[in-house]
Amino acid sequence: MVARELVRAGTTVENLVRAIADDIVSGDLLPGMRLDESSLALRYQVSRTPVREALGQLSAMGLIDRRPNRGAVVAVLTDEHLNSMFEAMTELEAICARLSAERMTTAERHYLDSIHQAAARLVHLGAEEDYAAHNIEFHTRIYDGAHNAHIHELVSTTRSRLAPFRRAQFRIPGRLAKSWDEHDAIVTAVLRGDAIGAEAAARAHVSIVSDASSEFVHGARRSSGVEFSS
Amino acid sequence: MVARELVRAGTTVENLVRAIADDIVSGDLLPGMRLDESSLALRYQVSRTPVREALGQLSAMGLIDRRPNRGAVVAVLTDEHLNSMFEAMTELEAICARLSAERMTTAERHYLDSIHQAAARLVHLGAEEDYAAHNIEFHTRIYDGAHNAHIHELVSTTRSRLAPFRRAQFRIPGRLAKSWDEHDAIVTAVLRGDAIGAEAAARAHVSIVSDASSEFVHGARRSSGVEFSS
DNA sequence: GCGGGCGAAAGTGTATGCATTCGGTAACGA
DNA sequence: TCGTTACCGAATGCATACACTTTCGCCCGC
Repeated sequence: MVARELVRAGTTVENLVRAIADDIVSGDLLPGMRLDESSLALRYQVSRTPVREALGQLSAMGLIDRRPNRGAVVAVLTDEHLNSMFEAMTELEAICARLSAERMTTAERHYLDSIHQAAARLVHLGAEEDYAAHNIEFHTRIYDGAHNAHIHELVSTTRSRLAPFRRAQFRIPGRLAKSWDEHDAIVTAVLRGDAIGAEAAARAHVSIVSDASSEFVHGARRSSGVEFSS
Repeated sequence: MVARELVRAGTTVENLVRAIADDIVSGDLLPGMRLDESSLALRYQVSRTPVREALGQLSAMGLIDRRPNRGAVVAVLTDEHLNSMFEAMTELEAICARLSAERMTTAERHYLDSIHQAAARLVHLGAEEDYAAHNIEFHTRIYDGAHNAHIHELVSTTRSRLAPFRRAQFRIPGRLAKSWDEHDAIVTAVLRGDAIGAEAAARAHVSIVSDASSEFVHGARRSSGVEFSS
């Protein structure tokens, strides 16, 4: 694996945290991979000190596991823990949808509806990459609409931690159209200010996503014992 | 402030994180206080390196704020963010209560009931310290009863971060009896397996606690600009 | 041939030192 | 007198060095 350049913004540690987190979330570093301090230091052209700090923070975030004197690995979750995270995700999404239905400003409602309607085209074209980007945007709008910074933080971090395990969700045939329909139910309820309906719709949506993802997990688990090397 | 000895378990950094977090949660370090690396290193008899790592992790946990090149302070929350955390707490407690009503084992239900009944005596005696300890135990039982590791984690960390702001909640006259009655409503619903009732009871309980605490916050905010010195 | 223990190598944990940045203060000019 | 700027002290940021723990390979004994 090749040396990488850190983005030039903020402190070295911050950049390292971002860089490594991105590599984990994006799938460059798979769950179970060893994270060797020296290799990381070499890869990012810094000393071990900031690398260690970054690993400590990533550990606090739950993205990696760190056992004393035995190094760090990208977090591997048990099926049980994974299910608990999906369940938590369901609850948090449901809360955000409910609060969004109650609290979104007119402008926010309009914007949510507009991106949702625009996404219909992506479904038609089968543009999976673009739809995935839209999907993130859509959910972010719901999180923002709840107007609660802490819940936003909880749902965002949970989402990041799940990211390595839900990557292939849109590869499932017909998923795009199904996802859009589910979004539609949420949007409709939110626009009507129907808190109960929005909560129920969000709950149904995430449940389905998590079912699809845990299928994926079991397929992917095989390829996760790989070694990280520089 | 006097030098302290770290508990001899795990790595230095872990112990530091625990120690500093405890000092923040317990109120020895007030929101807004400066956390000087050298002073902390001196106080715990270690070098600055583990101190820095600990501060990084505490920052990732949200217990402290760290601005590049300008040191760290115990996190000071805006009223808005504080409210969002209390609201999140309400939602999370409600979820745990609902899931506990559905999922607790018979043994767990019995145990919850037994500690709750035992606490009636503490109320009678006005034993505030002991009741506070019981209160933590009571809520922990509800979190555990939900049988969801991730939600447990979310609610625990949120609770820790709120701890500095809710310390005086039991100083309010008549609070013990009121708290016990509210717990009673939760226990009754949980024992009956009444998910909806448990959720509603938990929601009512936390709302009241948060109202009481935010009273306290505004009183305490005055004394938070203090300097930390060794 | 197999199991246990010893030793070396690799890798993590902590300390120290130097570079850099920030904040305050004092001096200078308007 | 007030505002600006340059300098200095102090504290943070990062790198390097050293100590300790773990692990794996190898040899010896059984």
